[in-house]
Amino acid sequence: MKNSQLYKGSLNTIIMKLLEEKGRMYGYEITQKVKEITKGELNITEGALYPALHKLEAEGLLDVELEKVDNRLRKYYKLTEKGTAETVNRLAELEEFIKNMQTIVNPKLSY
Amino acid sequence: MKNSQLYKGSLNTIIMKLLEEKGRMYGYEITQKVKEITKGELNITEGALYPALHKLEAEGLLDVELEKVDNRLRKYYKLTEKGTAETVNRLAELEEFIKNMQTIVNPKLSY
DNA sequence: ATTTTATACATAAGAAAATTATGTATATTT
DNA sequence: AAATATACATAATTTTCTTATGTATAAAAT
Repeated sequence: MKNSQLYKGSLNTIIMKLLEEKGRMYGYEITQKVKEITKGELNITEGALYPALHKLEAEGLLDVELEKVDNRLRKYYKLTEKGTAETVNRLAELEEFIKNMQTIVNPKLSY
Repeated sequence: MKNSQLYKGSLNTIIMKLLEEKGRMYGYEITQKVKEITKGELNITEGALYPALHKLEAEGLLDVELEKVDNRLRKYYKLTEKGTAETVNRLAELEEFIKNMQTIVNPKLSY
């Protein structure tokens, strides 16, 4: 992904959270959704996204379904059972991370 | 640093924010401060910290002062003028990042 | 007294995750 | 007809980190 390097390491969690919400999504759809959510601030690059999806699939966290829409190929991804369980952990980690980073930016609020 | 790879990319910002607050700190002190702030959750490894400090120094964002305390060497770092200016940008980016990640975790709150 | 832990720095090898640059192909808009 | 959008993919390189080592002094524990 692009912009601030802060996003480094958060791509997998973002993908899994979106899939948890939407049920199933294809790669390009994910990039557009994230762009929309972040008001254009976060642009996931293809070189980051596709290898990440392949890896999550290889780890058994995602399943794939091929579909042809308007004569164009789409690969729809969804969470496996294992993936759904793992998403719970990842989101808990993300919330802790956010809390910690907030404490660092604004230490006064944490007394 | 350790634990969740979510912290990847945030080390520089953490260092700069702590220095902005404290005025000056040495490496080991930074690791202890972060451990304290995050209640032991985030342990910055030496292999990440020292190269990061050297790089920030090389970029002209930090200045160094050597000091010997209790017969042990300390390298005190502080922000340069350029570093202070850059810290403003980094913190703005961090706040945007946190907001965006919160929107992703909890999209309902952002309507 | 000796070993372990804490303090304080450093770097090298390797892994992980991204960027950048390409490539293919179809559909839509200008 | 050309440019932009949709939709996938991968290879080379870079960035950032982990893991493993190394040096050295001070304090605490056995």
